[in-house]
Amino acid sequence: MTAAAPKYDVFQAIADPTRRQLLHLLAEQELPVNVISSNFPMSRTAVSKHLHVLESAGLVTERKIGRETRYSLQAAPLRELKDWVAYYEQFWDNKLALLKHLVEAADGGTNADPSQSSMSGPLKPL
Amino acid sequence: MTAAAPKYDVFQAIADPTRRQLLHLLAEQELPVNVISSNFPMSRTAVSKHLHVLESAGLVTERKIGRETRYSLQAAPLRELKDWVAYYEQFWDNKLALLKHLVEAADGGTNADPSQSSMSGPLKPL
DNA sequence: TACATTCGAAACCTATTGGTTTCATGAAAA
DNA sequence: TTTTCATGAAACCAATAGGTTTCGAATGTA
Repeated sequence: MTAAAPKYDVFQAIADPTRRQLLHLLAEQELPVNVISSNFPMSRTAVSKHLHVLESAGLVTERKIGRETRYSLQAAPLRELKDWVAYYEQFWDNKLALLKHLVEAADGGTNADPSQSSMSGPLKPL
Repeated sequence: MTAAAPKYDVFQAIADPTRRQLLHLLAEQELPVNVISSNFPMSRTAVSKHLHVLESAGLVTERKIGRETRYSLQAAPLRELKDWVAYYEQFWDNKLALLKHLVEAADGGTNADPSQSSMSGPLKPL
């Protein structure tokens, strides 16, 4: 009764380059299937399948207008992706990494002296 | 001679939940294969394959220490992901979307009157 | 009404993916 | 020097992914 079981999650949905192109195309405007598929070097059916995958992940919605089905972008689920990658930002952004180390040092951790820190970061004892 | 052909890109690499867990685990510290695989309900070989996929995408690096191979996170390639998703942020963030429309309207586009705009946004003529 | 358009569903095919088990090898330890 | 440990490589397998073609059902149009 609620949302249909999301067979595909956002990570899977964007893994395919064709599907990323689809999102890019639909970002501009709502489009019917035949117009969409005319932009790709594969059959309409194949494109339609990709659209269904995106829909399953909540990234597009369809709406029927006469005999055509128009798809449009729903970007909100990409927020999950943004949040996911945000966590890892500290590992490539030096400023964030430094801040994190300071916070951890002040948090009660021993080894608060950063003088021995190397690029590989604080390595817990194995 | 340069970097090995990246058979897997970042989007594919993070599509698998096991591989995302691997990244999370390696974020903390560098770890050898057997310790890594002990955290997963599958064979060491399977985990090793996932690690190779991540390595192919540049997300981890391996280094041999004695008879063990230690893996560590390389977060930088995730920047591509961040940039990709940043583009779509305007489509779920109302403030950004409004700003974009204003910029486009001032840019020389006709139809600068937003009075007829609906939630579906400016639909170019099909 | 007859015809063309738009699309979904189904059946099918092949390559890839994600997993397994087995075996060989190099390093550490007894 | 045996033996044990950590690992990679190879062969294999089942399920899935990504594509195709064919067919039928609605909808719009002549």
